[in-house]
Amino acid sequence: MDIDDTRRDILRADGHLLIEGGPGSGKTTIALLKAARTMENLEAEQRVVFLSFSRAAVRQVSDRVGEHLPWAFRNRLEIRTFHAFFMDFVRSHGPLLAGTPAVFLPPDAENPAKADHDGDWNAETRELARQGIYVFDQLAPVTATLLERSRALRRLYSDRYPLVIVDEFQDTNLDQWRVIQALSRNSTIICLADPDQRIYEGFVPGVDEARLQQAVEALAPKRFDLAGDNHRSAGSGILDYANAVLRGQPASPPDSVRELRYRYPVTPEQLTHRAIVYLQSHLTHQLGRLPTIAVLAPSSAFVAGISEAISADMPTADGVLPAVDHELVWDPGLSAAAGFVVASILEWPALTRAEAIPATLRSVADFYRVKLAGRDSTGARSVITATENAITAFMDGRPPRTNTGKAIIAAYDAGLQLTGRPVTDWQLARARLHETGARELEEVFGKARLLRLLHATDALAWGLAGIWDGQSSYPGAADTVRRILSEEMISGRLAESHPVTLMNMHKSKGKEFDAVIIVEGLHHDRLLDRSWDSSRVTRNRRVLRVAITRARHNVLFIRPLDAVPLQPTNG
DNA sequence: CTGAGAGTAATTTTT
DNA sequence: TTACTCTCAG
Repeated sequence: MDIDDTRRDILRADGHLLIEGGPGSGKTTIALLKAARTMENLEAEQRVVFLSFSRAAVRQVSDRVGEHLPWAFRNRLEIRTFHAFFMDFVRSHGPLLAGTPAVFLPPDAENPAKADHDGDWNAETRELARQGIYVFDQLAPVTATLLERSRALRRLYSDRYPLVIVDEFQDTNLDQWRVIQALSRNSTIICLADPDQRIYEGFVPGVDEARLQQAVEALAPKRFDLAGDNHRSAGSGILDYANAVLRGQPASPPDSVRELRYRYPVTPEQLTHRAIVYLQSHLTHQLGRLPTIAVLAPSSAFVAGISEAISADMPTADGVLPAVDHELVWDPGLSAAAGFVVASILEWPALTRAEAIPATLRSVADFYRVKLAGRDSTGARSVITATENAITAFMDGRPPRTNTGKAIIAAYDAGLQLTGRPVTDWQLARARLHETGARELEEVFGKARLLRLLHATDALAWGLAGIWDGQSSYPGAADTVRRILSEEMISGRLAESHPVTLMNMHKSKGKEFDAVIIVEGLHHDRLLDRSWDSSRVTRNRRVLRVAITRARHNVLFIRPLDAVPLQPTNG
């Protein structure tokens, strides 16, 4: 990278810095160079800490350290997620407030507790924190409180970390900001920010559009703007186009940006499938290597549907489009919960009626607890209570009143003949959910199908084969499946980057690809909609800009025929 | 308490 | 289109 005047000034500057710049402007790079410059003057035990939001971002930055930091300085830079940093802090110092060793309640422990809790869950988590039990969302506020109250802790941490770099500063929440402010009294803070990438504002609690202004007032930083620079897609016109979309200004899309429209009976999934195959061959030819392609859509559910569709060969008028091997970035929590229901059915032949039916009903209730944790829904809540009632009724020898309870009992009583071939038996057990006709179980059935996307099928088959009792059942299937899925969910996260990746648009922030396909749905998953109010339009335009600017070479929109134009056309 | 039927909105989250 | 919430009769 060229060291221009702005960058030279950044490297020379003392005190707090606020560095603003758009996608691909090189904020991370200059921050790493600045870190290297600072390290020359550090004591042996001192470190620079680079704080980011996600593990993906941490990895992205770690991958680039080698280019910008001399070997001798590598272990002087700690690249951490906010949560990892706060967790270590609370583990060490939380006992000062609570008086007992810290206990952490991870999300899979928090979710069921939250689902069963009546009342204000946030108040409950604060109360738990006072007792030394911390859910993840309490780590930042507890760290902030400790640092604000203890001059000694501030000294200790600033002594260790004289320089703190904060990535994506515009999206910091109130508690993260409190921590940064406390550290800023004795440490130097570098904020990296792009105000136009505030995509969490408005729905993530504590994220505030005033944050940059607050930083300006509280830290009095030297400000730098890399706005005009673009190292990701230089010369392609993609950044200019994305900025026009952001502001709803007229612009003719450059050649690198194309749009395809679909219309019944063609589905967006089919058109996406075609587009991936086309772009892959086009870019392989043009770049002389296998390109990376991202498929981005507004919601995870829509993305999962696209994944489903492109996983199969698709017959077309001019031949068969082959299935596309791809990676799906998606939270498998609900599918895993559905898998536990299937696993509990695999245990049926080895269990008595009195054991099997409550166990399966409990796993169904747990499925809806996971679902409830994602978004508070009265529907899920009522299914949980109804299913719990069914369990109680069954145990008391009364017939359950819910369809779910009746359906599970009928399915059990119909008998289940398993074969010892895990894949077949998994299908058989899963089909039981479908055959009952109960709507609540149909949903479990559908979500269990998505487990295929975890690429856990082989591991599951292998694990189940190991516990087949040789005759009729898979004793302990629920525990085995639980263990395998948790292993797969962890190892799957760290997978190498794949040539084709599907994710929702929010998750694409901080990543880059050769080409990006942005898909819009028909009735939901709209990119823009005339019925939206202006704040929602603004938010969606910001997300769109993030999605568009992920591309180095090509952007392809797939939109319904009646889609709202992204910006007024030019000429 | 449950499930059917009517009416309505449809998204986004880290660890 | 589909999924969710609300109301009401049984």
